[in-house]
Amino acid sequence: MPESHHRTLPRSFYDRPTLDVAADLIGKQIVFNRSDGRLAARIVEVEAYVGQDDPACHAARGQTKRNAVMFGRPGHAYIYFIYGMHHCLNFVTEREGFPAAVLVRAAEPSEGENLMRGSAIDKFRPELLRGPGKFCRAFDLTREQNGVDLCGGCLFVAESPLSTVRVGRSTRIGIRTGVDLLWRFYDEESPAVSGPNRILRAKELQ
DNA sequence: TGAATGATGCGCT
DNA sequence: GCGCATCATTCAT
Repeated sequence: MPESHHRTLPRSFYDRPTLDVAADLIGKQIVFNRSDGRLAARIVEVEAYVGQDDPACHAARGQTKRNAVMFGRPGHAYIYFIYGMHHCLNFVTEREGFPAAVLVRAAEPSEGENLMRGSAIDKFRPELLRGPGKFCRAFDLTREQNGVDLCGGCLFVAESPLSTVRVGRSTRIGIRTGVDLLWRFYDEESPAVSGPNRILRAKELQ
């Protein structure tokens, strides 16, 4: 894949309203340069968590040791451990002091699939990176990467080659508060999307 | 020091 | 649709 596809997006991309960042992330490449090779995937589903007025945001009840990264500068990775077995990757957005982030929920493998945990080389599996926990597991992202800079390090987001994307919106998944907000964004054409849209498409195809 | 809980995924029904 | 694995974090004693 050409070098241009791996040009790191600047911090100014993240230093904007979180809903704008979330929508713009659909179709972009997430790249992780590891010592054993490069992993890349096309982001197809994200959710926005915006500030202390968003009841579903981890920062809703103030700053703690866990969510401190969200209060810092934009363009950093916020990775937390949940349900005793899963990690979730977020991109910190907006100005320093305003806690907000975008959760990466699903992606399509585009490079280094053979290095992704749980992958099979011989067949395309849209479920490999479907779901925030599965994505982190496949990329082997853990709290070791919590707080890393997305602008200049080995983990970053880059433009995709052809990025005409139909972006759909829906309510967020797996939360009990803030359920009415349409803060989930996804690629309407992607088979790798999780949740309601995947179910809807399955019905359409019948 | 302890109990509740969760931005999930999987298998079973 | 439901139960559950499994544990860091948080908040209440």
